[in-house]
Amino acid sequence: MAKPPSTDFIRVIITKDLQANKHDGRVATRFPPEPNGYLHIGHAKSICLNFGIAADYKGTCNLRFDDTDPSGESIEYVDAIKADVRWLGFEWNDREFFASDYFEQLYQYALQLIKAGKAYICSLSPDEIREHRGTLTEPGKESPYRNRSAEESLDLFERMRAGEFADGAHVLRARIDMASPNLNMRDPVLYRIKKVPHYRTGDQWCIYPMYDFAHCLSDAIEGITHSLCTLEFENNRPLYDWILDELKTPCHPQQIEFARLNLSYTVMSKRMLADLVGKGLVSGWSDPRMPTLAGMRRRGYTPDAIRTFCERIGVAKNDSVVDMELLEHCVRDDLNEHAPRAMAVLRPLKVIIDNYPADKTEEFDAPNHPQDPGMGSRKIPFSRELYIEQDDFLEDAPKKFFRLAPGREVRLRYAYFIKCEQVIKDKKTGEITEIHCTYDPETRGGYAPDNRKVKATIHWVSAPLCQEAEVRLYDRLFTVANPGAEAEKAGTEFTAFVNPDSLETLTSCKVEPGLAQAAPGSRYQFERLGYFCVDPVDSSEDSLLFNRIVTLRDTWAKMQEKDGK
RNA sequence: UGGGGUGUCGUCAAGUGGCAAGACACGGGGUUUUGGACCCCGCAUUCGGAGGUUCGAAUCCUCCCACCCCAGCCA
Repeated sequence: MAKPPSTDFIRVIITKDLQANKHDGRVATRFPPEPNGYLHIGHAKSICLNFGIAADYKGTCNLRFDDTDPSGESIEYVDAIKADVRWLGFEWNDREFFASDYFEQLYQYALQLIKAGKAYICSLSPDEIREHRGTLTEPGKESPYRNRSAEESLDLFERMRAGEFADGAHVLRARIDMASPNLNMRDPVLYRIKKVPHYRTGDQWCIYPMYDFAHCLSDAIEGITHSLCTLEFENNRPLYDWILDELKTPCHPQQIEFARLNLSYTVMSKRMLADLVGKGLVSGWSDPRMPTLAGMRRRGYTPDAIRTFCERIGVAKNDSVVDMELLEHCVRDDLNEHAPRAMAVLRPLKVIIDNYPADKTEEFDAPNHPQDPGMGSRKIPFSRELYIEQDDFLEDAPKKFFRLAPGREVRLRYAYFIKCEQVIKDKKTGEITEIHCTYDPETRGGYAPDNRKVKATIHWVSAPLCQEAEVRLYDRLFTVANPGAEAEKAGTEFTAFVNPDSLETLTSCKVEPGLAQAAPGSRYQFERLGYFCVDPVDSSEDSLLFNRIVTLRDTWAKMQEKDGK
């Protein structure tokens, strides 16, 4: 009910800042994606953190597109990112910003830096700059252009902007310290020439600010109080602070770093995700197996479950890999409460009730949720011929197998007790083609008047009165928990660990007739099987298609697995 | 062989000198018309290691070890 307040180290810092009246009682965060790719569950962690903090402290959270490198950025990504953030459940109202809107202001800031002697135009080639940078253990060498006069740098910078030079001819560099043990402080590049049109500013600019210059100033311009980013930017913090200090901006946001999210059995890097898409190992960025928000949405994951997950994993500075099972737990937990139940047979086995009249049908009332009567009920047709799950019948059943077997009785959920009398096999293949049973008319509704018990209740569907459907069964994308690390160890491509069984398509599934009207995107629990979602893309009026979101916990499968080992 | 970080249960993660929260996973039991859900119970004498300070240390000090990040005109 009342969830305990989050007390991660960032909130502790913010609470202290508030007590000290550090930003006159204001809390302002931002989520700053670069519009050059899709958002994934790792971004969701950052989104929940930034928007969550804003909500907790009655502050604000800006959505800012960090679009300072036009190559690869596009409005399509902007739109996709906005859709994803909204879907996750966050609203930024009019606080939508673009670093590209600050280009002129940033340029003016750069001018100030040059005038103050804190930045200069360097005309070394990229290779030369790298050579001058030194190494991790040796200091760098100063650029021969380092002492260029402010006037000359100003002139060159203006001409860079005017397009007089080719890409790479000059860059603007901060004048800091070529001997700094922090390589980011060895006169970092602040602006580069890139004669590439920008998706928002067109050909207005041919010089673009680097991340380190644009990000801190964008934060300052927006009055951000706490600038949250991932651990790999820790080394950039001194530069973040240097720029803001040198430019005496009216506001100096505090950069705080936290560990990015890693999830077992998947990958999170943009490069690897792009590889999966590029090599056709998945159908695209929104393939239901992808850890992208678009993929999870299509798979049927709920925004609620993802938000809960982001809360549960916490925020800290440890490099960590969160168990995929926790995400699945959050999904099940949400769906268990909210998804209506339905019966579906994925791998049908024909059952004939010999003592049930061939021309008879009747209807059983089935609650849509066994624990929540408020969700109502629906009618399910019953007839002489049914389908049950192949897994629910075993000819030579061990004692621990509770389901149907020759001579054994089980309950058909909400219907009757049936007893297996005969197994019919294909004479050539030996494959079981159908089984014959008898039913006990006294057990209507699934209760035996003599109070006798059955060990199992199985799901079923009427053979003549059911709906055909296709079902896509998804499983973890990789066979190993940490594909990146595993590949490095083995000296192979991470794609070598893609799970060949991550997608299984079942085409002749039988689902209860009411599901014919299921709306795209709607989610159900198929009893005893898992949670499924009507595919919002490929499902249509004449071909019903379900994605498996996640299985139910399956202790029977677990027992078998253990026995097998 | 520089600098910046991090090391607490299988996995996340609280804890900030007073005697190891919680969650997932796992194991056991109850209940059950989903081998589901739900409900109990169990699960780190120990906090990367070794010393030291202290009545008392995961928390303080010293040394050591492991892992991550940084040498893009990417973010």
